[in-house]
Amino acid sequence: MSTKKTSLKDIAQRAGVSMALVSYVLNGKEKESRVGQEIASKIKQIAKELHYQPNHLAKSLRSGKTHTIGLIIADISNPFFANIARVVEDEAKRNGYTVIIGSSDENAEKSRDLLNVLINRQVDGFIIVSSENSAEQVRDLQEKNIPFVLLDRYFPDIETDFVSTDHYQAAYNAGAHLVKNGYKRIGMIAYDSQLFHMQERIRGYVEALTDQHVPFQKHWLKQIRISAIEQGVKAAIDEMLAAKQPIDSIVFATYSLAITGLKYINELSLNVPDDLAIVSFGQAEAFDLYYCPITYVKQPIGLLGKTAVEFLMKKLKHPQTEPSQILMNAELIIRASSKTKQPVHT
Amino acid sequence: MSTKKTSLKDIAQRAGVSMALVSYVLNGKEKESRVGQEIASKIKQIAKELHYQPNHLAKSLRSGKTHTIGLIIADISNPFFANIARVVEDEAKRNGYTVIIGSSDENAEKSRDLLNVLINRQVDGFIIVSSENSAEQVRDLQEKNIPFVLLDRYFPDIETDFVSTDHYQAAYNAGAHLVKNGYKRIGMIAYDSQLFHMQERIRGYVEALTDQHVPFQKHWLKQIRISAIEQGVKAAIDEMLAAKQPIDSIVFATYSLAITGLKYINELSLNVPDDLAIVSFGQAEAFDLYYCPITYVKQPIGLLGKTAVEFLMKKLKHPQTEPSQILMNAELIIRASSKTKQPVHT
DNA sequence: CTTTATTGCTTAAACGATTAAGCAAATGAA
DNA sequence: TTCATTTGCTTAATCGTTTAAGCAATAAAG
Repeated sequence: MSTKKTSLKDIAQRAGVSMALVSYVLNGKEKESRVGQEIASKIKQIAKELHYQPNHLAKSLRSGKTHTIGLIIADISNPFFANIARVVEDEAKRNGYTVIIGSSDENAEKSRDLLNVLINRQVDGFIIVSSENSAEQVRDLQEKNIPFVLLDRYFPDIETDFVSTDHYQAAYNAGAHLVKNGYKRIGMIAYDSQLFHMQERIRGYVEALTDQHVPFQKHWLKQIRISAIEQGVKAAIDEMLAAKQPIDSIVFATYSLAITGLKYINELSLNVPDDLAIVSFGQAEAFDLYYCPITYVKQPIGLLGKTAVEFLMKKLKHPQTEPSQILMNAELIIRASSKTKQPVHT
Repeated sequence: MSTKKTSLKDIAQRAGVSMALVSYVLNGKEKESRVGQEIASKIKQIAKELHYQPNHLAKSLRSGKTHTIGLIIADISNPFFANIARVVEDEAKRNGYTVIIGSSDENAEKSRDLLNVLINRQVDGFIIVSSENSAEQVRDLQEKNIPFVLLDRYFPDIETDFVSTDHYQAAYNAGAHLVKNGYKRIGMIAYDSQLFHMQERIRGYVEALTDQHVPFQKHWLKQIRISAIEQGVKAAIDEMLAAKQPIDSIVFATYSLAITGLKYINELSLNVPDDLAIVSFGQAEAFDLYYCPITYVKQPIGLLGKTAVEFLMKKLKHPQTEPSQILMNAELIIRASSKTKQPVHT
């Protein structure tokens, strides 16, 4: 019943040899370290009998490597991030790494806390979905020479590794698609955030309209404070519909905004797409099951996550190489919610 | 630029004292260890200057406590588990613990791997959503005296800590609700799993029908192999509808089954609830946004997660106490998808 | 003016691993 | 026979921390 974990020392004692030998054998360095055949198999035998499992802490303390990476995301209960997390988890495991996930709630302070906690726990590196005003944190990591890869969002004026969707292009496609399908007054509901990916989504949307000769109206764009989503979205939709020229379609810049917006649109008994066409960022079952399946921007989640891990692994092996950067294309999945506009007066 | 992390030794050297003193001071044991006022503040000062951050690995190695808990769930990309994970993350943080999440995919082998990896990493304890055939793993943990709390699912014949929904009651309510609302032929689509929670859901459903004088028909219950959900669900629905007496309502025993089922029901252009009423376990935006909002069993996710952490903390403090066990009530959220049946022939 | 307590600090072992360096004995070469 | 090499193993330092034990010097008590 005395379940003391067995250590190298225990094995060494039983085998009547030094710990060093045991270590060599159990790490497969029998040849290099010229361990005798006989004693080697004896050691292995004993290790098996005692169910020896190495203590990762001790290994890490010695080696300086924990084989652990920190994944900072906005919120694990958001399906986009949950999916990312799953991919990262699997990819990391394939590489012999364990992942510690932390949710920042898009909040720079929480994000800093998480970074600190995980740095103290000696993670080898980070994959980070940055929150607003966290540029300084990124610079900190660089100064401390802690390897990291930015995911989904990056800072155009800081040279880092990153893996991101081309948010500009994605939003551009979304906007252009609505124009092509006959919509004339196209709103966007986005976050009131300086984060580059959000700015890019807005820019893409605006430029798509402009390029397609639908002159963008300032009041078509509503930016919601992240701290009051529901309130903000409702107000935005109300205003958009109350205008003299009410909008006929909305691009939601994120999944959360879309969910909140769609619930409200349901409450208002508006019909999608006849009263209001919808295109959204994000992807989830909710969009598939909506009475009128939602057209959405499908980010290459699997590839994003995989590549982020890959870049980080590269960085961990060769810390001094040039940053790896990649911008991936999102696919616009076209569904009924944005179908060609039916003229109101035939 | 030489960013060697600062250690106790560095501070000790700078202050011209021994490491012990530094350790005492920085751990707030100045009084007990009779450290001089002056030197104490000098040490604190230097620690601040050098941005000292303790190395958690070393601490843990010494103390045998990592302040880390392992959370084993089926799949982080499933919203139910993602939400649980979020709650556990936050609660753990409040208690000064870090969480490592692992997805088992309902697979005993993966689950064992995860346990082993995390045990080697010296987590202090586990919160586990058990997968099928993992009773042996649970017994192993008990033998090794590793603290853990089972979440959502438990083994009735193993005495452990657990926190679970009363799945029987929840399913009973779901079934009874459909009967009360006039449905006569009530199917259930569940997993083909021996896991107790699934058996309980099935038992609850069957007994609800029986108690309400709707004699349960064997072919109303379809059990799907978890390895072929889509195929299985489609076949199940097909069979249910092809019967001489086609069913008029379905209870989905899990969120994933419901999502798959609803997609298929949409494909078939069946109308909910007129052609087929629906009640499901699980909860997610998808259910709210469905054209006909889905009646569902709402498990007390927040409380489940919180309590699981609480139980684990208790176990970590007092390993030898009696197991804490709790069964919580789920709430049936009644929506349009199960509304009172309209007679077909008026 | 001893003896005893108290104060302020240091020493060193320990946690569990890794690994460079070194030492004897056995073997090979000259 | 003698020196060099190879083989098989041990010693001990190290990673960064904690903490029991001990040692002087000073203060308090007798």
